[in-house]
Amino acid sequence: MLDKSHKHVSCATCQARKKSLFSANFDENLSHLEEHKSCSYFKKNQPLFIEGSFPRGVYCLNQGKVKVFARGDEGKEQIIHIAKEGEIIGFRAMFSGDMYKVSATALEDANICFISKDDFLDMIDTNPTLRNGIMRELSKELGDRAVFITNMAQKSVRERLAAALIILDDVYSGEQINLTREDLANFVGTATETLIRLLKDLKEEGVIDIHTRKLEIIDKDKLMKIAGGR
Amino acid sequence: MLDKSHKHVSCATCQARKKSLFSANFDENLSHLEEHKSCSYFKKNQPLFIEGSFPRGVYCLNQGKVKVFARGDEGKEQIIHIAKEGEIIGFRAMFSGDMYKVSATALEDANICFISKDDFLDMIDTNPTLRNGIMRELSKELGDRAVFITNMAQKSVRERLAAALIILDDVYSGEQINLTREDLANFVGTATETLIRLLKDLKEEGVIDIHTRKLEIIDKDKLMKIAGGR
DNA sequence: CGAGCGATTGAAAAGACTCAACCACCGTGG
DNA sequence: CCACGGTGGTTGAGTCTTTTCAATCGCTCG
Repeated sequence: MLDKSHKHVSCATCQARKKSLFSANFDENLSHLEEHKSCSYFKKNQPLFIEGSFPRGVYCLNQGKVKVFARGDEGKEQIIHIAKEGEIIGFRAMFSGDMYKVSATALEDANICFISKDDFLDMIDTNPTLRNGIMRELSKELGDRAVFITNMAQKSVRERLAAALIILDDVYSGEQINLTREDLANFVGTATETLIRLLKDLKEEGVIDIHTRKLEIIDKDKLMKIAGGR
Repeated sequence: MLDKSHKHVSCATCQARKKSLFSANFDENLSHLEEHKSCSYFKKNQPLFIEGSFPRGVYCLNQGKVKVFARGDEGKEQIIHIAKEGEIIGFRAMFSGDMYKVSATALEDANICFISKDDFLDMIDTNPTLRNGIMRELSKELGDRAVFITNMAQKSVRERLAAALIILDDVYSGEQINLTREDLANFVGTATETLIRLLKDLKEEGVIDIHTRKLEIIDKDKLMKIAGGR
């Protein structure tokens, strides 16, 4: 169980950090990072930041998952990304100079560290390894989103659902996927009712198992085949 | 008319450059850029680079438009971006370390300069202004694509078409939009036939005018209203 | 002048959405 | 301990958008 206090997590022992952009060649800067970060406890559904506001810093996920989403004209959420432990969130708007184009909200109770804009930009300037990591990350995401757009435009909802489940299987590595139907629908980009019907189909085909809210992937190969083409 | 020889364009006088990332604080580096670039003439439909290959350098558009697109599982193109004079193309894969996730093809006869990977990365390392510009650009595009994804997921084809026309009106600033119906459909993310029918609707509503292949925007306000919400 | 590509139209089918109702689970307060 | 309220999940029916397929048209280029 997650400690509900505003526990201070040490960067030196943080397992999440070791998988993050703050990992390689970072030992000499660790104390600097340690001094300039602050830790907070976020309750489920608590927002980290909101679309339209200006960035104050970046968020480093120690424990707990976070959804990153944009809102369409009618206010409906489109989930762009689901971030897991070790990911750093919210640095895009740090460089673009404009406000957040997306919002981020904790999907479950979470421990999240915060690094202020000034401190973060300072680190970027003085640490080429971190900088290159950030640039690599921005670039990778840009490529991912080109694929995302293409899938949205060309795949059926069923295909997109299968693709989403494969992604989520990785995000929840090992654990069962644990999202509301609405969040899942907003990730796939469909109506909740449609999503539920298609989930049932997949269950009947023996591809997944449904434990009320949690989803278990039974046959990943078949899922990939469904996600693939027609 | 465009000079069809492999004319060498001087960076010093290149009007396109002045609107590009190679503009501000770049005077001292101009000769360096000049020495390390090469100019080529691209014929209409000639590819600059292709999805799946590894990057050899970046492309700086002097004259002519370029479509950037990904291919879905059935080979159908999804146009992600239409680049105009002054834009630099293909730097994403330069930082991510992987292959191109998209292809780029000249939409019309074009003059395009090339800067090799080594030279470009060298400039990035030694020129903080350029580097910051690149990071800003990566970040901006990332935000744009979050919006793109959301539009794809939540807007009707009609709304997306209106939004696309507004974007294209800017790309073709002043000139009439000049794309095949298929390219336009692949940008909007729909079937060619659907696109044609919706164009006809817009024409009948007095929002656009159709001159065979070229499109003229008559009522931009109305177009924005259509693109907006329901 | 013919070939061929791009544009257009029509009709039918499919996929997805909306609306409305109902169910099930869970935590709370009496 | 149990009834209550609420959120999240499920189902059905009808509708509408969008796609698909097939056929035709028209223009440009060799």
